[in-house]
Amino acid sequence: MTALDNAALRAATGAADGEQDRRAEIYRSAARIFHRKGYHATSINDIAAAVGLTKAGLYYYIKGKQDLLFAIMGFAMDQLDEQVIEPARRVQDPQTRLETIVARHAQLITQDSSALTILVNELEGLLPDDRADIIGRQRDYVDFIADTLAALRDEGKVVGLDPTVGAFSLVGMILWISRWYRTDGRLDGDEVVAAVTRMAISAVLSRGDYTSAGNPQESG
Amino acid sequence: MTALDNAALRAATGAADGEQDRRAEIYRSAARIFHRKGYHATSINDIAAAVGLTKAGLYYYIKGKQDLLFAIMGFAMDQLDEQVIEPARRVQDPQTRLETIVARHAQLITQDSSALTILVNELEGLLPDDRADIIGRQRDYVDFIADTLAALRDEGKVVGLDPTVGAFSLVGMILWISRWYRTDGRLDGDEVVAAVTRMAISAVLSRGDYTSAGNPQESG
DNA sequence: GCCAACCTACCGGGCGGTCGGTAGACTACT
DNA sequence: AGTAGTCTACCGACCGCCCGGTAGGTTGGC
Repeated sequence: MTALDNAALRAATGAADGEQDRRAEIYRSAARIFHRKGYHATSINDIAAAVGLTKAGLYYYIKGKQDLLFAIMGFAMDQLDEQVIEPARRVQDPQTRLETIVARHAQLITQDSSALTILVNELEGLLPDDRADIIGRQRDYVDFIADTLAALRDEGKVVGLDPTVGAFSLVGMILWISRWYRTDGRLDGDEVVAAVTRMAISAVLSRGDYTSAGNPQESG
Repeated sequence: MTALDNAALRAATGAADGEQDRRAEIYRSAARIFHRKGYHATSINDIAAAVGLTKAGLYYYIKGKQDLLFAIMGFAMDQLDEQVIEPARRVQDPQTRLETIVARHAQLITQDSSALTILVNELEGLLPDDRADIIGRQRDYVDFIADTLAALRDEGKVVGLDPTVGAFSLVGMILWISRWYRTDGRLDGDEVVAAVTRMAISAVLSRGDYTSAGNPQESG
């Protein structure tokens, strides 16, 4: 749950030691509250109160509400790059790569969905330039999945499925986890990740060709 | 695109004829703007301007912003009941029933996603009682899908898939359509509906048992 | 003359954000 | 050792703005 520490580290440009902790706490709290109430319904006062500051005190650490949102989304996107895309890129076999993508993305969400959920739900809260930046990175991600599906099609494992539609559909399935998964629920995170990964692979592979291509979890 | 006319009909309790059109236009516009900008980011003035009224003029037709939101969500839920759940309930065969659910729900979204998307994205904008109402109806829907998956499991067509996880995952896949489908895109609505339905069925059915159980579109 | 269908003008309040301060830790110089 | 200066980490008070909502008209068709 120290997921946003890096975001604060990136955001602070050459500040003292203790400041890092405080700033990280602010970003984490903001992400949690944005996630729960939504960006527009969250006031700067809400965030300030959550970290035990006044509004004016909070502004010592942040530039503004929109920068806060953009920083959180940027961090979430970095997380996706580092924990999902980069590891998957190193996997050659398309099916194993797809399993890696789905499992790792799902795993991120079951671990801490705040930033990743804000990333997809609060795009309209950003300034146009920032939004273009984030949307571009999201499109790259979908393209990456679509390319993987196209590779599976070239192998004959996927038949008659539009790679783009397939990619979007898988992403939707994964993102939706954050809406129904509860840490204290009937299934634990690993079980949910496994179930969703199995469904995702089954959704795209054509009948009669499926054999598990290994456990993509082992590389994390 | 006259999808919200009924909402206005339900909302207006014994008013004159012409008022219906105006009220319907207001609900439709509000749904469109809520969908585009989000509930909290939309002001009453935005809606008033969109229908060519001042804010005070708008209040002649509506009770308040939150009632507007609840009415739109209630309409969306009614739509789901009438266009998806009820038709599917009349289908006996579980697999055909599942196909009916997915195809009809997807179809609703490709036709006009405003109300249905607001329904899932703006829950926190409601008053507690209203929210409880909507959430209850949504849970009923997921349970209905889960029951259908359980029936498929009893037939041996689904193996090793938790019905609840399966239901949520399918719902996520369907709802996400509203985020990427464009009316003027490469694929038309029917193609998208068909592709997603195929993926959904493929996602839940166990290998080697799938045969298309008919075209669920023909009953609508 | 009446009523549906609006409008102008306004209200209290909360918003994001800023300003001028200041307590206290730390440093520098005598 | 004492003290003046400096900087970090805040706070109280305030700003202008816009919000949802309302009071009290006005107008045009019946």
